[in-house]
Amino acid sequence: MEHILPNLAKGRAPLEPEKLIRREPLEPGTFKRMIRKMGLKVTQQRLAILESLSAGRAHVTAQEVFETVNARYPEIGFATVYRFLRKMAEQKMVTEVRMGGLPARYELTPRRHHDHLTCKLCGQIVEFESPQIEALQEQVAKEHNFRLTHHVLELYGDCARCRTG
Amino acid sequence: MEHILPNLAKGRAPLEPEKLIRREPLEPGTFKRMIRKMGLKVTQQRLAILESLSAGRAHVTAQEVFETVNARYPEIGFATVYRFLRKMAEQKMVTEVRMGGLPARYELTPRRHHDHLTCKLCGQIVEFESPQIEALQEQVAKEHNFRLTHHVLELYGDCARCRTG
DNA sequence: CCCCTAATTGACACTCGTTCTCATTTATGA
DNA sequence: TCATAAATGAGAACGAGTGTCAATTAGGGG
Ligand SMILES: [Mn+2]
Ligand SMILES: [Mn+2]
Ligand SMILES: [Zn+2]
Ligand SMILES: [Zn+2]
Repeated sequence: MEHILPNLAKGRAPLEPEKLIRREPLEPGTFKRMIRKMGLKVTQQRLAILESLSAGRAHVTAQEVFETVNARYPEIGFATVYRFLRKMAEQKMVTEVRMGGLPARYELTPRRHHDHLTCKLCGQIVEFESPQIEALQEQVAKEHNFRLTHHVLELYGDCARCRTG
Repeated sequence: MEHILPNLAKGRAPLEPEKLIRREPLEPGTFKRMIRKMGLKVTQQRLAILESLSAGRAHVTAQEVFETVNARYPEIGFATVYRFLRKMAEQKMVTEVRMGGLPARYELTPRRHHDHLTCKLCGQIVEFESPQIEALQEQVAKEHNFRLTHHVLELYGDCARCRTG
């Protein structure tokens, strides 16, 4: 039984596409507003990147965004994708998710914070919220006189289907 | 006030060396036993790497290990350090700690599991244990029918000293 | 609506951490 | 002692991400 994570790193498709998390696509017009809110100019490239982030699966790599956008917009450069993703991450408009040494994955920052539970075998990502864990994190920080700014919590394991199948 | 993490990535020395976490050095002879337990051959290089990991500060990069070992053992190669660290990480003899996109840091796996609270400003790393958080993580995994194998929990913030001046 | 200008873009060279390759050396158990 | 598989060192290669720079473009002021 082979672990998928190293394969994902090499760009191979994940095994269970029907299980990939997707989001409701936003109505167009939202994108222009988002870009303007960041104090940036509205370009076709940026609109295409946002559209791709909004419509497709969550947790995509910069490469995947580039390929999606490139399909409809062949002259876009990948530096543009990286630059815009970085800028949006700085402004917390998108959230960077890193699993080990793998390429960063991005998702449009959801209204409610969540963390991730990832199956090492099939790559499936489950999102979860745990106010209790969040509260305990704050408590740990307070005990050490830190002002907490952010955290990374990633759980890894084997999902039910992979274990039994 | 400049953030140190990007600087650490470029090899600049951390600001508060007196605060770096160090461990008790192990008595020699332990190392040979550790290597044999992993089913590997005992070589001078591996002994030197283990000695460096055991004696110096915790949470070192492969680069730092290489430089330390290289000082006493100039003909050692880079690849040897990476290879051995990787093998030890696979066997959980060392633990890999990754902060964002920065180079991986390694520490000899301590008897008791802990997680990390890092100051974004001075790079100080505080280790903490929270059985409560660990238990809640298990519970989350169980709710989603995952068998938990490991997790990454890194807290980031500003330490008291950095905030006040 | 048209300019002007700063912002943005695309191509591609580059960095940097890490891994791979392969010819040579070495540890170890028979 | 020997045979052999494991380990090593040098350096090439890799892959994600960033920098450079000349060309293009968005969009506010006229
Ligand atoms: Mn998510
Ligand atoms: Mn530690
Ligand atoms: Zn699975
Ligand atoms: Zn600090």
